[in-house]
Amino acid sequence: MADSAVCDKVEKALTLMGKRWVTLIIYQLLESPKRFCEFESSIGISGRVLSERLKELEKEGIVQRKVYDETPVRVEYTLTDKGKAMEPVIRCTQEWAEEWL
Amino acid sequence: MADSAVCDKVEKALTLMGKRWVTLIIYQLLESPKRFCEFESSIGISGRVLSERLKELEKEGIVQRKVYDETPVRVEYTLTDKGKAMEPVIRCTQEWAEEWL
DNA sequence: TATACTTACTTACATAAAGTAATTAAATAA
DNA sequence: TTATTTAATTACTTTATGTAAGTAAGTATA
Repeated sequence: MADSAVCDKVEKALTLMGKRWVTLIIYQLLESPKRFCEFESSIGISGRVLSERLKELEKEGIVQRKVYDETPVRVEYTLTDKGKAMEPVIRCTQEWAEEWL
Repeated sequence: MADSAVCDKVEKALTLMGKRWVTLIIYQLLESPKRFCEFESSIGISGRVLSERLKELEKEGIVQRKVYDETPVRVEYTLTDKGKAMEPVIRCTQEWAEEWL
């Protein structure tokens, strides 16, 4: 594989994670599955953008959406294997933060 | 130190790295020092925002600006120790990208 | 039957961030 | 005196995000 292709992948990943709220959403999901309203209160993201981001992350295969047919309806978001594989990235960031901030 | 303080640091770090172009700028600087115009051509960032980001990163102590009094003037940007300490975050992202993208 | 309640969105509109392209400043060289 | 080069900065446009109200589905309550 050519270097440029490797770069393309890294750049795609860095661009994806560089989207506002993305790493914070994943960070929340590493702890446990979360409901829509839980993100709103815990990270302060607006419902409009949260809805947009969760759809993007679902499309990328990073997040999975599960609907529970209760009353009222409950929707939970979890990480896929691809999403869980991002844990080292978040942990490295955590270590950096604890040492340098 | 309380958990919430730990969380504050991670969240600050994730928010910082979640700003558009930030990780791509650091990724470029891990390879070698870069000039203003080199970022513009290599990652496609606009001059207006590049100028803004470099100032923010300088203020955060992640990037250092060096002026060389040549003709025409040459300005180089390098990573500080704090900036270099982000390398594991970028490498983890790189590994994830190579496995999952 | 009708009204209210709850969650998970969606929509219309306002504000903030980013892109574009022209301009400025400084130091020369032609 | 005019042109060249780099590193910005500025005015203006487009895109992204925030805000707050509204919708849909499925009950429970009056």
